[in-house]
Amino acid sequence: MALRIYSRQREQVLETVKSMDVHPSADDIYHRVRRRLPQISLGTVYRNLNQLVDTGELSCVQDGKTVRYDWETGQHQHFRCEACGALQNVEVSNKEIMNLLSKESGMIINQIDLEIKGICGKHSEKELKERA
Amino acid sequence: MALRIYSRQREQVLETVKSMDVHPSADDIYHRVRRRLPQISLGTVYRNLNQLVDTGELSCVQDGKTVRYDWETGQHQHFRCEACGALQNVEVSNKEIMNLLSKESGMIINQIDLEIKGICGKHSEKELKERA
DNA sequence: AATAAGAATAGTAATCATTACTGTTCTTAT
DNA sequence: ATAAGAACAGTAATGATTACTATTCTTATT
Repeated sequence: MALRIYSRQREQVLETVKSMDVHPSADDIYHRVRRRLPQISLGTVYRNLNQLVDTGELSCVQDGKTVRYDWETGQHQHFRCEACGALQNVEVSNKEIMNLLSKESGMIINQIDLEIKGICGKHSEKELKERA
Repeated sequence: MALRIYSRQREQVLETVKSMDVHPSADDIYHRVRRRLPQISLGTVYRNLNQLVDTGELSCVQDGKTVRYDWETGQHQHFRCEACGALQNVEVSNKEIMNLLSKESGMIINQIDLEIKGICGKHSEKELKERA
């Protein structure tokens, strides 16, 4: 709403997310930023994260009841490994997904959120043996 | 874990969800069940919902920070209308979605959660005019 | 450089969905 | 009829997030 002005806190929040590849939660980011700005408050982290998502500088994913953040803002979807818990990005074309939908007439699609759950390559060997 | 025994509360929770087509939240279900069992507690509703999902008698979807329940347990995905807020089921074949993925070797896919956001047919006329 | 409007902050309290706990009541196999 | 323990009601606790408030920063203007 109001015109945005500079703040060291927002800069650090953004830089921190950009330096992490693990889809950090607000709390993860808070603890990381505190190394540089020990007096920052959790509310400030949340306010800035929300703002950065609103302006498209960051993206986010719902993960259970917590939200995780991602510097990758292009079209992508997520894979969650149920063995190691990691959330990783996967590329899937939204157009191709749209083609699979039997759309009602007039339906407008704005966003596609896909989460695939399974076991990633690194952790699947045991699983595969058990199933064999 | 423990062997499950009958309870009127669980029966009503299940019946209530089966009678609703709106993907109710635990709280929605609680208020509805209270008409029949005025003394039921919210904790009981949650405990039974979790149990019914575990045994596959119900399914559930994360909707923002709340969980919504669904008597439809077969393979389906969700469409959320951003105009009316309704969450509706859509059929998409998991196999076809899997085919779109560029899988790493050894990756095992157990579950596919797809949420499409947009405007449903009933509410899209205004939108379409605005875009024209 | 001084200043003033209001954006952003730190710190704390409040909210919301959900789970945990506890003493009591039901269910069911014997 | 009874006893083991599953389920319950009611309440307290938790975790993620937002709201509130008095203070500090940023920035455009003098």
